[in-house]
Amino acid sequence: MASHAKTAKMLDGPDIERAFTAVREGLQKRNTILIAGKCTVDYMGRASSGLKLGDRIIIVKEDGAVLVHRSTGYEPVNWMPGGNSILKTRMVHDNLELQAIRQKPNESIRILFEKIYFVSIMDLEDYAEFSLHASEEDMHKAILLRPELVEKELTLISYEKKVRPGFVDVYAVDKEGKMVVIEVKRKRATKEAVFQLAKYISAVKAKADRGVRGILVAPEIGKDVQRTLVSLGLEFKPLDPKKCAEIVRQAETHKLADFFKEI
Amino acid sequence: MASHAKTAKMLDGPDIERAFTAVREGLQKRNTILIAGKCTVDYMGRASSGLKLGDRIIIVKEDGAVLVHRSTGYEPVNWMPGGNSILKTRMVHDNLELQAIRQKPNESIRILFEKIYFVSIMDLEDYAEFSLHASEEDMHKAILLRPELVEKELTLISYEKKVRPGFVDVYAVDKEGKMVVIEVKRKRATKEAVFQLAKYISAVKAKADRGVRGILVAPEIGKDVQRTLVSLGLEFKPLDPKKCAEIVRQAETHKLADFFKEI
DNA sequence: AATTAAATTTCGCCT
DNA sequence: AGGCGAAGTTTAATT
Repeated sequence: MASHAKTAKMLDGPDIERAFTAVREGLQKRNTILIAGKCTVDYMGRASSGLKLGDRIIIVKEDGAVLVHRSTGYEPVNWMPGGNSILKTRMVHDNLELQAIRQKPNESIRILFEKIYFVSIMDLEDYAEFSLHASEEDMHKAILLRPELVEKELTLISYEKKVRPGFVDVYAVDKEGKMVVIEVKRKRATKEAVFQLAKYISAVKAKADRGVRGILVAPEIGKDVQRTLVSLGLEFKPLDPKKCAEIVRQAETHKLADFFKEI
Repeated sequence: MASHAKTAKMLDGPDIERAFTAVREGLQKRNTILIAGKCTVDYMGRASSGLKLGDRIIIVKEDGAVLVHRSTGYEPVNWMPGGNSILKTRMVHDNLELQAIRQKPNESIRILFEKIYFVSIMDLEDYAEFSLHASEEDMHKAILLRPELVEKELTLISYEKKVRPGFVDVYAVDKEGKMVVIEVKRKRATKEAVFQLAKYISAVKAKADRGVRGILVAPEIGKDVQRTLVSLGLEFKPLDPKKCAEIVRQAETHKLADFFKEI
């Protein structure tokens, strides 16, 4: 228990009463709580579920999020999202009960421990920023920076982050003066994306019928989907998200360099 | 450490070398591993991400799933789904590195611990079944059991768990002999659901044009969405998932009763 | 507050 | 193995 500053309390194989005291204190302090133990879990709310006795890991976070994890899988078997939850603990006969409730949506989760293997109450210090690259937005940016990634001699007209449902990403004009509508996907193009583009193209044509081309930009496309795309008179242009991320990163570096040059 | 059978090893405030030995052993035994410590996390694959130094909780599960949790939120900040991952640990200078790799999709996550608050290596015993009620499947079942939940004098024709794209949930015939196509949603009906149904209906009409009705079944529907629905000549029927769950449960109880009667 | 689309979605089912 | 759709999806953005 004396071993490190971040852990306020750490109980290895506590009797259930001692665990209860620690958990209650942890909830009060809004600390992060980690519990391993033999428990049942019941959920009532948007749906309802039951889970009989077994060994699980429970995480209670500072924002009131509660996660119940089994020994396999990415997803928690039961949970309560954080933000608006009320947490309670109490002894029920010889068991430790942990309950989380929220309204909107109205739901509750109840964990009943028969045995507790350990409890850890922690004050996690974590102010680091999380940065994610190669998103769909990066692909947009890269195309705006270098339209030739899609096609040579393409002139961009406008770029809309979000146009009403069946949205379109980029407008442009090709070297023959034809209007070009570009839709970008960061993953393998799906049939949904094709229909989305097709729907929009036909809407545009209905308004002002000149030659309007539709280009779907994505890292790849399935054979079936490509057939559909072609049959609808649309085009596909492969583009690697990572390459886009690199271009954007490079551009940002240059921008920074320019900024310093100006000073 | 002697406190309970399920925990093979539990280290409170270990030096990093001792933690390394324990983690390596845990990986070898395919046990569930819990680590709290100060670390950086980097991910490369479908996207790429970086997370600077901070306190986090890491879970490594028996199936190779790896979760990195910060002090708030439902979602892990970084992760690797289980099933096909390869896990490695080693010392890098004075830090403990934990790496998870998989192909398809090709991705890797790398966690580098500068400090470890505790490590727990566990053999979780959990054979309990998880039961969930009031899912969309329960709604399907309930409608099959009692078609009148949707409409009186409705005769079911077929039920396909999954029909190819533009799928439909239930086919039926109404009292006037008209064909009825039913789509079920367990949450408030969205515009997407309406379009899905509309698309399918028009496809059916194109094939065999008799009067074909389309009914969207869901707990509720927004005013806007309802207008769209009506303008497309479709219908809405409210149905509560929980009520469906009850009906299904009741039916299963009866079945069980019949079973015992026969004996 | 409600709606909409994205997610390193995951997961399960079915072809 | 790939495709499709649900999920107690969660989350962020936009209306």
